[in-house]
Amino acid sequence: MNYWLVKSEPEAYSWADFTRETSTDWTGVRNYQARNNLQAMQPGDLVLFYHSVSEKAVVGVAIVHAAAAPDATAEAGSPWVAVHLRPHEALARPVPLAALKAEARLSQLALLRQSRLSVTPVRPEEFDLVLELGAG
DNA sequence: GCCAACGTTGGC
DNA sequence: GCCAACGTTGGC
Repeated sequence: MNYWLVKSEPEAYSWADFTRETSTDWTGVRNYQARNNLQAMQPGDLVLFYHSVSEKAVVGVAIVHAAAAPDATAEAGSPWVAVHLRPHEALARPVPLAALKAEARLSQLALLRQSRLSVTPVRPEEFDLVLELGAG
């Protein structure tokens, strides 16, 4: 099992929107590196859900429900893919970007090293630590 | 609102 | 194939 992080601007699509829908196709990724990460996701993988821009915090955990398939919002024949995600659990306390940056053990976190990439891998120990930080 | 990072486009 | 110009993302 692998771990990931996806970013979303809460004004565009928030954790609340996600849980209201009960599942979603993670469409709209138009960056090759991010697409490669989407393609590597397998059902059961866990995905940190990060609110960018206005909130800048990890707010929940999603689970990959279906592996990558062509992105229905992209032109037919285009290389873009989407995975199907379902909410797994909300964090008791959102973990702000500042807290991620302040934690030395997260210094290699892909989110911090490549802040513009919208889908990034997360190491198992990093994932566990973020969950600890977000526990009640 | 500004700007750094970085991906893309297009002229040469 | 190089690189300048430009657009976008996202933190501050």
